[in-house]
Amino acid sequence: MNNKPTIHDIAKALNINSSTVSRALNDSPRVTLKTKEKILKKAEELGYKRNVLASSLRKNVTNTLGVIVPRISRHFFSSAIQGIEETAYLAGYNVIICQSLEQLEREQSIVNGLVEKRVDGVLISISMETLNYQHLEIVKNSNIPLVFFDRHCNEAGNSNVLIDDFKGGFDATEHLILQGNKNIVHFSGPNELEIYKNRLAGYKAALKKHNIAFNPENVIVTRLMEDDGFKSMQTILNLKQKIDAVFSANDMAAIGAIKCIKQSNLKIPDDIAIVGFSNEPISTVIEPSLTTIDQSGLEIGKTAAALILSYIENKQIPEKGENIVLKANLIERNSSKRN
Amino acid sequence: MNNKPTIHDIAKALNINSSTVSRALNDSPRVTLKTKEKILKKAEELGYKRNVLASSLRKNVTNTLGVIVPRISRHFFSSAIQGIEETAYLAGYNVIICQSLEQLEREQSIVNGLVEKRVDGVLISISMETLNYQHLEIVKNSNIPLVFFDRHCNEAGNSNVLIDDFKGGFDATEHLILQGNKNIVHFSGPNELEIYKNRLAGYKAALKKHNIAFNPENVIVTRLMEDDGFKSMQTILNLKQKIDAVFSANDMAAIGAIKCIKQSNLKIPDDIAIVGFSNEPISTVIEPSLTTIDQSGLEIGKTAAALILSYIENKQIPEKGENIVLKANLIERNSSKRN
DNA sequence: TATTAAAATGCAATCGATTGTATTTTTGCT
DNA sequence: AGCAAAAATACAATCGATTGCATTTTAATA
Repeated sequence: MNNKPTIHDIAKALNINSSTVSRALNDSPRVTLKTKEKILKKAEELGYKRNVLASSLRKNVTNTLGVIVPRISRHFFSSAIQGIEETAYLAGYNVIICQSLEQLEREQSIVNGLVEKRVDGVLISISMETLNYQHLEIVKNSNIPLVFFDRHCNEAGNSNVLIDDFKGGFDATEHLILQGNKNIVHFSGPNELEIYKNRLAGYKAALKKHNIAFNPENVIVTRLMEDDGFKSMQTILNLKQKIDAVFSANDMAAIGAIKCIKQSNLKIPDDIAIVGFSNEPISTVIEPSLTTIDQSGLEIGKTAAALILSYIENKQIPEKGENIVLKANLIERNSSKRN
Repeated sequence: MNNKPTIHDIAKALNINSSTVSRALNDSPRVTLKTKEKILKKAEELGYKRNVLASSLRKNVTNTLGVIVPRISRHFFSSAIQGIEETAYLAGYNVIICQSLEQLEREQSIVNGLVEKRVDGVLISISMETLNYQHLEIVKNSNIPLVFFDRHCNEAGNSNVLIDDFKGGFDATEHLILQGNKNIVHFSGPNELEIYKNRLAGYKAALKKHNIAFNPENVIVTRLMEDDGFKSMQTILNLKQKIDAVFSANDMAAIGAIKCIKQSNLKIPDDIAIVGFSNEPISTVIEPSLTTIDQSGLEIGKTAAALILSYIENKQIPEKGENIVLKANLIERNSSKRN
């Protein structure tokens, strides 16, 4: 009763060989149309469903991509996953989604599981704890294409799909400067992560261009949760030294900061201007609406999936790795515009 | 080079039989500790990774759940997926995520693919186009446990994990009534979907309890995107008849309505009060903050995963189906509170 | 040191589909 | 009709791990 029919059942019922059934179901030119029809009819009749496990085992191909993200429900990542899934679906691939929850240990175990499942490719956005990349070696050693998106690592030879974090950081900061701000604080994330390094570098470059001295004390490193933004802002407000703007390396922390500022009855952007990073949907809704850097998860996801699919289909992983850098555009909204 | 080592390679290297290797790797009591250690060492040395395909084929178990949602990036669904993944991970299962994009045809093809992949269970939140459930028969016929979450269907015998939509609709509406509103419009979704039917039923019941006549014209059916809410509100504002509140069956449409109202220079909640449904994170950020019904995707996801895992582990699908109804609590915020 | 029970390991079939090669059938031509 | 060439189908090995049963080895007892 639980036993699903196999090609052998179809073959037996029609008194032919299972290899012919297999070929018919795969629409091979080696089988007559008449026989194909007979087989298809019988397959339908028996409620036959191909056993993809057996097929994958034999063909050594699973038509499955493994995707590892820190946390599925984060809007940026769920958008990226959506993009990956859409692209994969159109190419006939499934995606196995796993979340590291920012824990290296989980990431390691997940990577292992995906290799054991023989996925055809792995797309990863690394956790905040991922400071060495040894656990990813096994993917490469297994000849499984590996593509980083957004949160990548600084090793040579990897393929990455990123947005232009440096330019994003630069534009955000320069925008604040052009609005007349001079003392700009930067909320940064764990500085082992390339994306935060690059956003910070952009921030510094913009200051330099406009002859503003870089003050290390103006960089506050946290995990950039909403709460972190709130607390960082509290700290700042308690300082004697006055600041006039914040460039936050993500939107959540920026929103925390906005909430804190509003609570203190200060005006945004008049007292403190804010720019975020990511253009999360929430940034259009908060008041004042948040100036931010647009970073389309959907786009990154689609691009990353297309890239890894090209490696898979060509059965060739480029030796040197490729970098695809998507544009990061400033979106000016009310949290930073002075009149 | 690409050829990964198998248990046979380990066996050959140690001059023992592959069955012993298999047993050792599965920590069977039938193998001596000494032999196990020898095997484990060699496995490590060769970089052996179990081929889960072969294992699954033989054992007829994949340790994989299929999950079908309309759209991954919708906050409610990504939270649900996060919950499913967390619970599945702890039980040693992977999840394959697929999105129907609200299209029946995709849903059908996805279901088929998951059966072919021999997933151990299917969790689904159906698309808005899903009016008949024939394509789900094959899951049941294959003896694969099937659990609906949130967007379920009204067939008997199914297992569902839901929140109490009726009570949610009732509480939302009664709350508006108790705030003094009499002419309350309801934004509803496609009325083939049970969740919207039930929210509507709750709305009606609350009106009845408070002796307010139900006016069919006060129910506006759309797909409840933000844009739909905006347009519905425009239509309403153009009517001669005045309304004083809206209960929207989701938050997105409520937010669209709020944006429209603000644009018309009317006051919320003084001129029009609004209540949404879902408690999306955005609802705390919009101004005024949105009164809504809390519906934790994370909770639903965890519960649904736990339910289906219990079916899988017990190798028994209950004949009659189970309904797990999670509480739906009203969260009062500023969009509805009159002073 | 036999003898036997118990423990450890080996053998071989199996899961279901695929595929290179061999065999049979059909077709076309004279 | 007879024969070669082409087309269709059959055979059997294979992918890698699992597992019931058989065999060998070890340990225990007399």
